[in-house]
Amino acid sequence: MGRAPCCEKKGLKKGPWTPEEDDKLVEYIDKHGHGSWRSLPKLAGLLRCGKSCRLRWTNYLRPDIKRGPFTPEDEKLVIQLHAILGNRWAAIASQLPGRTDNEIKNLWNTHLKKRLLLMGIDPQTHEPSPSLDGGGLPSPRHMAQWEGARLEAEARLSRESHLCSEGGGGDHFLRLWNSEVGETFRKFKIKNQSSSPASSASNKCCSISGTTTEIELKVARPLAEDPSSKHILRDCKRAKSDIEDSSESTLQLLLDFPSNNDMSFLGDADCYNLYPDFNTDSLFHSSPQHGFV
DNA sequence: AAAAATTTCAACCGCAACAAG
DNA sequence: GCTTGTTGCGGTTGAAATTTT
Repeated sequence: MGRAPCCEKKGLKKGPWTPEEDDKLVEYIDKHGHGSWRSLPKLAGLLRCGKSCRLRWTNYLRPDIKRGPFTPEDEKLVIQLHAILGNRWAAIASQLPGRTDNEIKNLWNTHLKKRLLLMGIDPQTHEPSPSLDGGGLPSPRHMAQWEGARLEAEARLSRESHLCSEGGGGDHFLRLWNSEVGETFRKFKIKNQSSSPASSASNKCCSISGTTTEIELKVARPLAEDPSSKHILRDCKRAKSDIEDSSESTLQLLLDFPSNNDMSFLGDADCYNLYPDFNTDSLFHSSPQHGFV
């Protein structure tokens, strides 16, 4: 038996919302909250399906929506998060207050993806794209530079984790490590080390060693690529936890480590440089429409 | 100035997860 | 445990806007 559609399709309006419809929706939600999206349109006097109302509200009308161009910092963060989470737009959006998954998806598809491609970086893997570099194989120069950057990052991480373990940072990291997300990463690392030849390259994102426990954290683009792990982070996120280590906060910890939004531990002192072979300044010079040329 | 091409982004669609009965 | 309804997510589309020819 097929599932009934979310709403009767007949007679319902589609396409762009009018200001009047927006007003009705906002007014209703202000007064009553959205309640059941399915019944909302009827109650609010709208000839729309609930799904359409929800989308309009979450992507456009919500009062906490931050409109306007993305800052270069936002764009950097989106790229960092995409490297970790893959196309999990909602998860990425949750790290950018006021931004919607739709908006970030559009930003990615219309700007960031193209810019990465122009730089010869595969937007899916965040690695130099063989197809754009030497016709089939990564150039030895790129390979060497990437490997160099990776080793430097690991060395840096090793140093920093020693420092962390001496100061308060050890707790910070261990807390992360002992969390659901840390467990996810550990499982994933084991799985990929034994099974996937691609994993050694794809695990570049982050590798951390500690003194108390010899640990390695491999974050997590592979999560996005492995179908069996597709829902791990989502599950973590949804897991109800009344302790402080919700996966939300854990992801934030991950992003904050070792300091707030500072990805220098990935291998470059210039705050952020996932792509050692490229001038990332050009990457974040946005189009005229975004106002950062 | 006009037509064609390209880009942008709001909105739709289908699927999967979750919740309730 | 199964069925059914609801919600949220990611991929895709297409109209409008913008740029190029």
